[in-house]
Amino acid sequence: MRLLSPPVGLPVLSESDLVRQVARRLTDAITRGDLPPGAKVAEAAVARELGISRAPVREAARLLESQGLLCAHPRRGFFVRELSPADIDDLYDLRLCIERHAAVEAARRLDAPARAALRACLDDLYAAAQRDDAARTVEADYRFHRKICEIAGNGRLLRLFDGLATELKVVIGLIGRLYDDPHAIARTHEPVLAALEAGHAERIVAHVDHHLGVARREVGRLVRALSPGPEAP
Amino acid sequence: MRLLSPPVGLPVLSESDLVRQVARRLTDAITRGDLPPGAKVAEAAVARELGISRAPVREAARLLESQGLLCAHPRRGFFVRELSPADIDDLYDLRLCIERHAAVEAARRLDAPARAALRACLDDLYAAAQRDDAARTVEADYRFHRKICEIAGNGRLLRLFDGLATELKVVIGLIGRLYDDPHAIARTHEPVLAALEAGHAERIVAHVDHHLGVARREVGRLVRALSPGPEAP
DNA sequence: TAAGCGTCGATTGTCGACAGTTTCGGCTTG
DNA sequence: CAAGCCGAAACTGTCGACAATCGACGCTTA
Repeated sequence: MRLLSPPVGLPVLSESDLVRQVARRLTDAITRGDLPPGAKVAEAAVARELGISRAPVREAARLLESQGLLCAHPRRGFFVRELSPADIDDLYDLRLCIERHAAVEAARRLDAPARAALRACLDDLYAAAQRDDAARTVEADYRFHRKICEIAGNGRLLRLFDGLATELKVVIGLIGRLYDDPHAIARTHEPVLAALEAGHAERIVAHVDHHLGVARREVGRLVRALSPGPEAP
Repeated sequence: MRLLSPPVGLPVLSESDLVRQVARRLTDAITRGDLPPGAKVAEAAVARELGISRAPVREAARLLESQGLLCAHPRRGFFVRELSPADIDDLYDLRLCIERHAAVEAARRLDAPARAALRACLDDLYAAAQRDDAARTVEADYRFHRKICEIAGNGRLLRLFDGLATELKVVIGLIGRLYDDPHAIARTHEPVLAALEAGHAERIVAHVDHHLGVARREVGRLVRALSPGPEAP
């Protein structure tokens, strides 16, 4: 099995905050695609693999359930949440909603270090695209958007973004790649940063809308190409 | 103690979906104010009161932890999350963010039944204000806003709204009342509905902004009046 | 008297166990 | 040959138990 990879060595789990550690292992396995949508998360198997009892596993699963990553069917167990095309639409809709807000707010608070941080994120993005490293490209993309939310200064908004990003990573991991041209992804971020620095609210919203709209269409297209048909949970 | 009220009769809990039931009892107790912010949620005590073992209680607590209602301190237990004035600001900021979005989207999908439903919510609100029933007024207020999110048609956005509303109910319950004039609360919703029916996006956003801005300032004022000073978690 | 320290009770974190249910495979039967 | 039934294995939901840890109380001491 070996789905829940330990960092590297043989020792499986340390002692403190077991539940949190299990939750992280599970989310990693899900975003990595080792636990694909719809897969059953058997508590006993997870517990055995990690060398612990089932109680902490169940608690971790509850954490992920509230987060929307897992879905509990009574008497049947936990399953990795399946995302229908409509779900993905909702996800991107919500993401648009909060990133617009975050971007406008971030522009109001944009100082020199914040600007530099954003620039650094973009540089990472370019570098990853240059190296044709799909995983790192997605990660750098995510970092850029996350940084905007961070600068916006609303901790709850940031947590929300992280949650959405985790769910989106599942589908992105599923389709394997985000764009055909890895460089295009980097370039499409430039107008967003430019608008942020300009500080003009309407232009910010317009560029965020456009940028996310492109991503949404792209992901939607790829997902629809992959999914065989409409599935009802 | 009797903090976790059973609906009415003596039988404490039925058998199925115990975790979900415990979670609901706990959220009810929190929003009702029986478990005030900062209160310790002792698993053993809850389990004893409900006549069950600690395992389901812990799982329910994990659900509420991801929801932001509880806060887990390792080796110390679960505590009802405390909201600083800054937290409340963040909460209202986020609420503004999603309700703007929801309102614009709802306007695009506003058909006859949706319009009627919103009107009905407002009538309930007037009725509750008329009767000077603070709890019902808050509930009707919440229903109106929730209906907008419902009409918007994004299930995830609706869940998010529910989560925010639950957290806000805690502070609202804490301050006891929302407005000095219970009728004013009803009247301030009219322009929002009017803007929705007009379908003009900018006017919708403007009215939502104004409506929520008023609520936010009011709640902020009352909370600041109650809280002794800045508290760092 | 106030501060520091040690002990005791209470609570948490984790475990193994048990009953009830679901699921999977094979077998029977039309 | 397909469909349905039956039994066993595996799994879930819940429980009680035990060790480790935390907080509080009281005692000692400067």
